[in-house]
Amino acid sequence: MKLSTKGKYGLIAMADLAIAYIKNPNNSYLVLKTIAIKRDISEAYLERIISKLKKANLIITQRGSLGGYSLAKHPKEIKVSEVLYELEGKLDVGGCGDSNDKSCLIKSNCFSQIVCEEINIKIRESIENMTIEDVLKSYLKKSKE
Amino acid sequence: MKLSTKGKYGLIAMADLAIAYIKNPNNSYLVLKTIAIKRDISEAYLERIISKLKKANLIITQRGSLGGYSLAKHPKEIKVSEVLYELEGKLDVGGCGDSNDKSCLIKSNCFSQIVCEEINIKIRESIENMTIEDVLKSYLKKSKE
DNA sequence: TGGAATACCAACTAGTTTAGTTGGAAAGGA
DNA sequence: TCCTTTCCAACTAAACTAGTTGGTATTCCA
Repeated sequence: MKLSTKGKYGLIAMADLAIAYIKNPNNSYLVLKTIAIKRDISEAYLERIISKLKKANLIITQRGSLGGYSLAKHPKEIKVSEVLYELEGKLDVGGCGDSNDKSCLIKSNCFSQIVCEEINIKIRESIENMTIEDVLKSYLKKSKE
Repeated sequence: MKLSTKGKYGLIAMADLAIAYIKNPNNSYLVLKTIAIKRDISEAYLERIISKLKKANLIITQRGSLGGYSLAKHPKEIKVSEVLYELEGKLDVGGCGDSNDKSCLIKSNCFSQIVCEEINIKIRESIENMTIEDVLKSYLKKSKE
């Protein structure tokens, strides 16, 4: 039930990209290595994570020297749920109603399903109403303290 | 991030035990095999799951023939969080503050930590305010429809 | 008192997922 | 042409999941 490193590293990378974006929206390309070293994350692994976010059109890239990664839009236009969905899949506790869940034969009315639905609603509530900008503000505020 | 079968089967077993308990609080022992067959769950696996709930004092048992499992207290006194905690561990998305999380060196102020905390609060909110009786009521209501 | 029924328990296992690593190809600037 | 960067696919060790196997300990009942 834990958030995997994929989701975690993805969020951290988005934060660094968001800081660069706000500083200079027109030219905010960051080199992967910079983020990887700063955050002590395996560069190769982070690259695989960030490429997923590119496919989801949350990030744009430039190749070659002077290349790098940048947010595709303003941090306030990127929901945390979008980032996590791409990296973790649907962020919920699942449930018997899932089409790919063959483990439960009860389907239509399962006790655990009722519990799952309740939890899933709460999770969705929180991450769909949270943008990268929102989290960044808390983050920067905390950093100052 | 999905609820594993452990948590799911555990909740389902608790539901069956709760139904028996409400019917006759004094003698509500259910044989494991009955639940396993009814819910189409491996008996041996379910036994391992249910034994964890016994250790957590949510269930009492009687050995020998005429033996079985019963809730240790009224369903309204058992929180969903207690059941899931025993089977899934702390039900949250984790976070860098976790003492057993060595993957994040940032610790004190991590971007992803802020997101995790927000989600964790919501999850806790839902399962700590939900008793087995509450869920059972929804379950039985749905069954009638 | 012996057997059937039940709970209890630990060791094993196949398959999946996680968290990466390795090794290179393609693109672009100097 | 060389260096820097993104891009991409195949591989891997370790952990976790979802069980299975094979037994032991209790208790009831005929």
